[in-house]
Amino acid sequence: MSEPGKVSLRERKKQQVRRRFQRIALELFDERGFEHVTVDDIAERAEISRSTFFRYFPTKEDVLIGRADEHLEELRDAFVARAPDEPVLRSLRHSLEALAASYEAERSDFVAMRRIAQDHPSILARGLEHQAVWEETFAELLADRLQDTTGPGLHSRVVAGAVMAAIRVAIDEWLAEDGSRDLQALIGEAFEVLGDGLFRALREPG
Amino acid sequence: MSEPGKVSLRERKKQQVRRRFQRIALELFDERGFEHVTVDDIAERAEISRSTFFRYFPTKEDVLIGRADEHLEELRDAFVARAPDEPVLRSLRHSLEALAASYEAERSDFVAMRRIAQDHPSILARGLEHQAVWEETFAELLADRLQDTTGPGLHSRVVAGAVMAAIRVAIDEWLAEDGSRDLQALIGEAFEVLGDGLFRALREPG
DNA sequence: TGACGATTGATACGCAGTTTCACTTTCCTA
DNA sequence: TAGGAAAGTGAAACTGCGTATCAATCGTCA
Repeated sequence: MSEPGKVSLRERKKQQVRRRFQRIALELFDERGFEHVTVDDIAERAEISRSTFFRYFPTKEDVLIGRADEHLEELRDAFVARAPDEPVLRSLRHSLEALAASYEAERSDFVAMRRIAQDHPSILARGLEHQAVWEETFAELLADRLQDTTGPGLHSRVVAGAVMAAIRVAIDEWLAEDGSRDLQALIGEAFEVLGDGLFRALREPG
Repeated sequence: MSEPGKVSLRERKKQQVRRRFQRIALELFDERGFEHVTVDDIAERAEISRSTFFRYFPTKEDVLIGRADEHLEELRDAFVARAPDEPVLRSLRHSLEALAASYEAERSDFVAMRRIAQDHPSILARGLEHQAVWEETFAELLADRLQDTTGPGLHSRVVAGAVMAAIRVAIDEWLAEDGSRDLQALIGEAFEVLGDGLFRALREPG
């Protein structure tokens, strides 16, 4: 049916199992709510054992997180490919374009995840934990670009945190409104606040 | 022995029990590491039953969080007391002064918490969850001050997120270095990055 | 094909967090 | 100040997450 390619059967099966768990978990969470679905329930519907579930995902919450790690890799690669004399925030913003496209394609999954996270602080927390990893990566990328030769200092870390906040808010607004505005534009708007609005917020009354 | 005052005996006992749990938990976590301490261990050393522990703290992790909620209340009150025509970031920064003093007094506890959080992502996540609450509060305060009459929009939320990031990084740097620099100064520096450095990061090469 | 390594499933266990109920302590009022 | 209401405590049983172990099965490669 399909040529074997370079990916082994084992590897393909692993991917299948992983996606199967994710798809079915999201289905069940959506049907009954996160906490009324046990890992046994997921395993049963997936027809794969509970033991195996925990080999793929360290916790029940992680099955929700999706491909965040891969996305971060993408983003990092895009960033280091940008011209090093470009303003850092512009580099970042351009690097986010490809990512925004990926996200648009998976929007419905994100919406489901967001709804679940709203009712369950522990899941929100898990998402924030991943964002902390992103933020640290940003800080390293920024430190490389700026003068911080001794790793990320306060400066890089604050900028990274602010950028992460902008992205987070943009994504959240994008998921909150019902698809009327595109993510790329919202990210642009959020970055504008960062560069301009903050400056004004510090200096001007209001 | 002591005049009853306005606080009932019940209320005082509750505070005592709460503090006792927190103190002993921190001791034990420090001795053995968070995950090698069971709630039973804490209850046993505190000579208060496990049941009671869960009446005071919803989870084992929460015993670590301390008085974050009270601090947020303080901060909110300080902010709304500022002149409404002052630049918002300056209002916030001034409101943070009293808070920084409280934190300085509890520094050793924060250091212990930070060390524990570094090894245990779930605790880090719990901390971030609290920060999300702070951030939302900031967003509301900002929305009141700015034009957002219909609740916090993208603008207020991005600014709030950036501010939260600045505070978080400042506190973390403060805890990382061994007490040589004072928190108030680090917060000032972080805010400076927000107002000035970000502006430059957006416009200038580097 | 046969042997080896990786993956899976079954079982048992420790511990977090919930629930229920009986018991004790504090508070309030007659 | 006695006695009942209300709040707080402790014991025990239960659910479900996450871990460890081991035998059985599957994919790989010679």
